Amino acid sequence: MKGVRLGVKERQEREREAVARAILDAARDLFVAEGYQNVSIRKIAEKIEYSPAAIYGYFASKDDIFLALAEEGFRMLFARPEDPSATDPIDEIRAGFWRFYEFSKEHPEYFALMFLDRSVPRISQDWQRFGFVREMRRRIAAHIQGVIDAGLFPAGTEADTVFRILMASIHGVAVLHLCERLAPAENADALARDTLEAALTGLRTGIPHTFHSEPCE
Amino acid sequence: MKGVRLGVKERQEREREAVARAILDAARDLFVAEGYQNVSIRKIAEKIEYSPAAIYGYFASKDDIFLALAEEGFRMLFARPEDPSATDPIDEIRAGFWRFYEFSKEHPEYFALMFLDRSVPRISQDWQRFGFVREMRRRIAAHIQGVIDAGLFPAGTEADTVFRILMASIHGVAVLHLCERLAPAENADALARDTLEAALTGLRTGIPHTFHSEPCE
DNA sequence: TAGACTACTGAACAGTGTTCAGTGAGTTGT
DNA sequence: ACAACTCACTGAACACTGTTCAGTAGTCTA
Repeated sequence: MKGVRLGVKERQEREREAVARAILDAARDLFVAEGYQNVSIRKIAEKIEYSPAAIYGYFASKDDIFLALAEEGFRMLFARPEDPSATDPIDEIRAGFWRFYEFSKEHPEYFALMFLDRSVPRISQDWQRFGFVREMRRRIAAHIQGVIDAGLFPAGTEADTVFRILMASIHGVAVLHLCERLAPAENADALARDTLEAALTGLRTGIPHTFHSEPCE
Repeated sequence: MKGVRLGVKERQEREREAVARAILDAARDLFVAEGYQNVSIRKIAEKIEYSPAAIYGYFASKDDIFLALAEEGFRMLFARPEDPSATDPIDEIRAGFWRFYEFSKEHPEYFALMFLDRSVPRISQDWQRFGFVREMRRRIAAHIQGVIDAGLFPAGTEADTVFRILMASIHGVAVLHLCERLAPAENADALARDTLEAALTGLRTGIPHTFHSEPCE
């Protein structure tokens, strides 16, 4: 019967998806607990009680699994709730980049995978391909543009430049902290605050002949 | 004969040192060409025409080899010639951090090992122990202090805070570039310049209630 | 010349990502 | 109901990895 056949196919597809999900869940648990380097296909397989080879029926390689986890990370990052306490539009920008910094502390393994890892080359190449990443960046740039239009940055300032500078600044602190390149006594939060503040102040004061970096993509 | 015995010991020590040097040279060549992840003890051994096990007579672990290379990297970074073209003391600071950025481009593998790698935990823990690193940081902080004393930064600004903020800012750009998290069209140099400039301008303008991060170490 | 010291090797261990022939259960067509 | 087919899954293997260790060969000492 046709109806039965279709039902079977659908069920099989659901089962496939469930197993794929289980692989990702197991991978994520191990990876959050022990870091990317210490997750092996065999450990994932053991956790889901399959043979290691079975995983390759669902993901072409270990890198593919971590590419999927990186996407998950980007969704987490962007799903963070907007802080409604910010009334000043500059405060909103500040809060946005501060959330980025906090994400790096709350989910260091995700952050490393998304922004640091070089052993999964496809992440560096593909992360801009996640549509929602580009969309999010556009939204932030649009917000910044609004703030520029409101006259809170010197005339002629480019929204994309502002975005990149703030991103680079806060990213620097996050990485220094994550990679433990700060002395134990150094207060990472204070540094993050100060660095963000310095960049914001500098941008609002105006950088000497502001640069025209090429537009994104 | 005592004289002979000592001569032999000295020669043996020289030979030991020569082999250790050969190991480091081979490791560095491979590592610069192919990255840390792709250097194996067996490849190093093959390059120096020894058996893999022989290396363990000279270095306790692969990490130890890369700790030594990281030290080499710090020496390279600090050995960069001062740019005498800078007359303005602020220019000197700018030039110093710009050199740091250039180092990240010229020696990406060293940079990654020194400031990014988390798979050689001892580097994160030990890099502050290299005496000359601390010494260098002290010298830079002292120079910044001089600039503060000359009234080029707002009164009450802490030299160490200035150092950390500039470091974090330029470090952020370097990492974004190195980890290929910039779109291909994005101009990393321009971003580095702008980010550094924004931080410097922000610092000179004065950050709202400047932070008192704990002193280093 | 016998003994000690040390530098080095080959083989092994336990781990890694990945591939592939083969098995067996479930679904399909007759 | 039975044969045919499909497809998920496994076990074993391959070529790697870092590291250890018993054993050997060669030099130096007494």
